[in-house]
Amino acid sequence: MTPETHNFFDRVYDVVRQIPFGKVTSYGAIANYLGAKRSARMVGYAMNVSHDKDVPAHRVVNRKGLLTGKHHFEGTHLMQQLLENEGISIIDHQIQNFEAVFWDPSESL
DNA sequence: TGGTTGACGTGGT
DNA sequence: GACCACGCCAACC
Repeated sequence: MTPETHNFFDRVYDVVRQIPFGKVTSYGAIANYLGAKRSARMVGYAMNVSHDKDVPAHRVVNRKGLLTGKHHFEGTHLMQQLLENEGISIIDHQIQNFEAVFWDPSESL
């Protein structure tokens, strides 16, 4: 059923799954790649439903490199631990050297 | 059917 | 440089 063009959400999931190991991206970057950069909030909303999907939502942060969505994860610091497990340094919910680990789908895809 | 929401982003103060 | 206010736009109730 051509899941790529089905829902905006599925498209977001597809992009998030393509995020390389040890890299992160922002909601706006994903939305921008989908041609709906004005709908960055929708990307975050999609993550909220990504529970049933195999989507590494922990690799998606806001433009500031802040783990804003960590509160929605199961554990308190699960999101941070997952990122640290990939070699990303996080201090006070903020990704250190954010530009170095930032992955822009618009430039990589 | 319509109004509120929200894991955001940008711009202005 | 930090804080505040507005805008967007699809999903949810």
